[in-house]
Amino acid sequence: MWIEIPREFMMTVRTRVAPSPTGDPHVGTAYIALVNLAVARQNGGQFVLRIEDTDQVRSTAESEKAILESLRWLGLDWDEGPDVGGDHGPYRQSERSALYAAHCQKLLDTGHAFRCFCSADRLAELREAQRKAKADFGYDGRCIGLTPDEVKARLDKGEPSVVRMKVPREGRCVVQDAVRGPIEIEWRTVDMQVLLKADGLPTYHLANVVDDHLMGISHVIRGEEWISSAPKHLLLYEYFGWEPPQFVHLALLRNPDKSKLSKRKNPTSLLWYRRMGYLSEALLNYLAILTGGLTIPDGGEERISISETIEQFVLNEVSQGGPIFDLGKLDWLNARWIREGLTDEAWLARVQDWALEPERLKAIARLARSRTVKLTDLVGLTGHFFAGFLPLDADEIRKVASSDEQVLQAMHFAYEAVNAVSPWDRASLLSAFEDIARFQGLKLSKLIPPMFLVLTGRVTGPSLFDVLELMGRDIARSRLQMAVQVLGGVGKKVVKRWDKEWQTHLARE
RNA sequence: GUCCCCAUCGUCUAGAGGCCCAGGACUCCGGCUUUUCACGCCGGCAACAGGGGUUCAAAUCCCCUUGGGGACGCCA
Repeated sequence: MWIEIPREFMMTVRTRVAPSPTGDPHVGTAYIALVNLAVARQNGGQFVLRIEDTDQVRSTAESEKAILESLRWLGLDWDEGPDVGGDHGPYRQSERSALYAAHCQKLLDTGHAFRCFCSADRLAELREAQRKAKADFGYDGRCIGLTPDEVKARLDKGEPSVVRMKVPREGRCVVQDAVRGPIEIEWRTVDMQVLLKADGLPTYHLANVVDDHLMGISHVIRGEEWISSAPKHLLLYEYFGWEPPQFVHLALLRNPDKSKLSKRKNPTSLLWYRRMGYLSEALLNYLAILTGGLTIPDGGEERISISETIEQFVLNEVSQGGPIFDLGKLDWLNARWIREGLTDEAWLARVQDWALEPERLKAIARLARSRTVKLTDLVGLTGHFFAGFLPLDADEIRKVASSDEQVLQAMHFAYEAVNAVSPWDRASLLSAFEDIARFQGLKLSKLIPPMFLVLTGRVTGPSLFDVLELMGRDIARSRLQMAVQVLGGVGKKVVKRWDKEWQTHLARE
């Protein structure tokens, strides 16, 4: 007799987190990783880390390194990944290009995809026209009817092209979300997505589906921003003749104003949380609470370790409304972990790790040495390296600036610069601040005093740029943001005007 | 604009038709404890977005409205 065995008991549970190394390690990545890790572990499966670096322009090795280190700091250890290897490697998409090209060719051969020669300009115009006509957005299918001979001729001429997937124009797609249930989306609202870019590298959509299949991923647990492209992914599985994985879309973490978590409104970088002195246990604990997958009884303990989280987490219970990331509650949890979650020895070790990290301490001591008369001077000279937010007084800041408007504008542009500077080093920082001084028609030496004050809490000290390099982007960003706020803040209109002035300044140079 | 997701205190949530004039936690406010502060303990404020159904009975099920969010890239 034949007994049907439910699919989930037949196959190994394999989950993954697939960050893109294009910036600071994001707290949202940790959130998604945590859920994936919990699901894999509680089912005796594997958790995979894959680097999605198909965007050659924006991906950096620096970012990848920071992401790996941050996730490891949190204790979100993966079974397979670019640094630990595994049977389904390589785990960096930039090293898998041939695989995607071959799969894309299959789609071309079976008529599920087509070459498209439309220029970026034409597509921009098309979008503009569609916007004006209030029509659905999307590719209009111009190249879909090209004959094989035409395609070959244009390819031979060396015309740049991309590969797009064919998408039905009618009917509807049903995305089965394992916790939300079925989501129906009409095919006509789904764009004929580019699969292979002009540089020969795949887009997220292709790479993601090919990798998830080849890596045996059973559950794709990702952010809800992917719901609208899920039909494309489902269609690709169908085109390839593959069984799709279980999909789960998690609600996005929010700013206090309910928009998607962003660094301008709430700290998002894991490096910030670490530097600010949050314990990895507390941050992970808080993220676990935010998933909604832990049901804590009335008056029950909320301080929960990662192993308890893995044990108690229930995927079906995750909340579907996006939770606001509340630093206040994180603080409370962090304090409790510090007070109650560590032995005296462990606490000492944490303090040492955080404050006495040898390389950093060496650099700080070196920086302060020439201004140190007695060792006791070190506290005043370098204390800000161990502080979070500094107490700022608007009048004190204005005292060392040339005018109220000037100093506020300087803080604003310094904030922007600190966000953009790459690489984060003395030279780039210096040149960014020189730009601001030139823009304001000020000598750098006039710009620096208020900057120094808001960034270090003092008016004098070692070179601002040495200090900044060591301080790191995250703390600098927070302090500048605070400075702007303390000085009264800037409205959107003013920002717009300033940006315009900045642009004309650039053009003049 | 179009499509999709979501909706209980300010915030995170409990609640799977009667146990709910809605419980817990963070925050805030009182009080107690205390050589200060913090911790701790005790207490308090505070929510079912609105309107229609279904039902003997709805925070819970259905529909509409409203509100919030996301997506609409040769970014992920």
